[in-house]
Amino acid sequence: MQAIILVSTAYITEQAVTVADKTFFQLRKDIVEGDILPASKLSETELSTKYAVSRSVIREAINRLESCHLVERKANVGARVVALTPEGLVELYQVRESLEGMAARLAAKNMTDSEIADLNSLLNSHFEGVKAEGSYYQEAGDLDFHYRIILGSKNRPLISILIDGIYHLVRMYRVQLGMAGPRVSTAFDEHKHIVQAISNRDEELAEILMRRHISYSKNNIQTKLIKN
Amino acid sequence: MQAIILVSTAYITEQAVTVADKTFFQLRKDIVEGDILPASKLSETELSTKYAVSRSVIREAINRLESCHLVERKANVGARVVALTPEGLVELYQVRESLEGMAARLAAKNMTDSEIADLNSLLNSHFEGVKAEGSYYQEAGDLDFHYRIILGSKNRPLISILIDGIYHLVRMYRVQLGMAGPRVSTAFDEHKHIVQAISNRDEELAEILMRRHISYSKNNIQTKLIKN
DNA sequence: ACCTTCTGCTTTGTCGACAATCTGGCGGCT
DNA sequence: AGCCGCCAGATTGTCGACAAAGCAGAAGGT
Repeated sequence: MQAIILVSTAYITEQAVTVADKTFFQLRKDIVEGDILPASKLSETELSTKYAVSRSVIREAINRLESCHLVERKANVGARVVALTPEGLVELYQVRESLEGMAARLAAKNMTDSEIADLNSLLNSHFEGVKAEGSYYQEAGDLDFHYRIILGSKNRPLISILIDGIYHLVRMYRVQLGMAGPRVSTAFDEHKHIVQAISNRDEELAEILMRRHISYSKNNIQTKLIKN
Repeated sequence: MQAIILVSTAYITEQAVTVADKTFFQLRKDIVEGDILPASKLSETELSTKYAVSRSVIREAINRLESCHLVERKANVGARVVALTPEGLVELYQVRESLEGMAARLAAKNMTDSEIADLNSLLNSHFEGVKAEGSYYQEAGDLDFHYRIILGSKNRPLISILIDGIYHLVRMYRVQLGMAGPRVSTAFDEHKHIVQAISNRDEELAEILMRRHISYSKNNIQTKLIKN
């Protein structure tokens, strides 16, 4: 199988079949990318006119957003976009460290050789990007990398928790804090070493390196938040 | 604060304010406890007559069950209770091992002295139960123990993943496989050592012991499943 | 002047009806 | 005979209307 290199994360096909699906994806996008401000109220009637759908599908979308922890809802009162706290972000990264470390370990065990080859190709294309544009390596590339390793774990509960639950939250936090694309070259090196460990089927090292990689990110965010 | 000892897990008050809440809790209970069989179809109209509520609230309840991974839904087709596979259970226990290990570590760090005192009291009451009834220590006590440590981690994303997401699934698996209350005395000893580590604020040991504790459970389940 | 209570309005929760889609079986065609 | 397409039945998806709960402001009492 020829390696398919994609920079965007669009190949993770969450296909929307119903109107509620589409509305959910749209709303999630608008929240994650900051078009709907954090801590703002989500009025059902308002949104139903805005997105031109009935209140039922808005309600369903909001319920799903609540399951992702992107909004909080109080009965008989309404839903608000989650507010961003530094403590919350640290807590989230603690969980990420544990789970993605595990994902890396399992990926080293369970990924097929061709999947690993694809991962290497992805990394090479990132390298080309870094070399060419200098400050490439924003969001998409980083996320693609983590995505693949998570999927490579082949552990469905783990994949679900990380992709459905944590991932979009992290993305929202990044956008809100304007943390897109720091630590460019160091992060790239870290990725390289992780992939190498996975290629060598060194489960223990893969986990350690991934944990460290995320821990660095966490520290980076913490110092940046303290500065503000 | 005097230690309050409860054997049931009912003190985790998920209070249902709306009809949809009550229906969700009821449905979840019926699924987890096996009154609704695994892999059976959840017909919206049928359930709406059975529980005497409208289809809307059934739909909402099913959506929430899907978020807990207790049911799987296909668009335009319907929802089914998740089917039980040994592999799925092992995957779930892998995640539990990682997350509850982390919870134990954080609990050793973040629980207050009085919370730890309560935990010790709980353990003593369990000991009394084991001594008195011999084969006490089913479900409730074990789960109370894990609950407290999870909550003691004080990490909200972690608590949410374990309590809302994984816990009920594990319970369902246990019921379906008839795994209630094996490993009585050994598990009790393991609990004792975990609490001791937490009391000593030994984060690393608490994590190791908790991971081992869950790993034992996993192995126990695996051998039992292979025998069948 | 301040607090309490009532009232009216807005928003969410629940419901039943209608529209769209899938399932399964029958009939026809190759 | 086997396969494909079509039709009927049932189920899910979507909608707008009604009911119930919360919130803000005005009115009245202390």
